[in-house]
Amino acid sequence: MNKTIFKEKVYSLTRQIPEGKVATYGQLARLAGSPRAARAVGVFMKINPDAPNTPCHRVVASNGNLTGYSAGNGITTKKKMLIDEGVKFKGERVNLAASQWGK
DNA sequence: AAAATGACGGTGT
DNA sequence: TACACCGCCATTT
Repeated sequence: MNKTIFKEKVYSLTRQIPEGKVATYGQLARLAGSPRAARAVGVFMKINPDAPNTPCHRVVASNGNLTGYSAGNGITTKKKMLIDEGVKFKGERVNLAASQWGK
């Protein structure tokens, strides 16, 4: 129940991330109501029941490092996809200073 | 009900 | 900057 809204909230927020922008797990967790539930958020992304509707690839770690993603070539594909959307990268990491959502 | 799992975050070295 | 350790939360088995 109460926990369920958190989950839905996370998915909802993920869907609201605009192209060219990325959000961190901790950020989504914070917006969902639990600033420390970044870990749980990661689990939700892994489950990702709404994959085609939930751009989980726009969610990165707080330090901008690309984690997870088990599609295509993994992080490589994810990175490429983000770059294609306009997200700025710094080597293997996202330039959060310029592409973090809501910032 | 308890234990294990995981696509994290922060701090220290 | 890179690596290691601990702490956090929600879900599933």
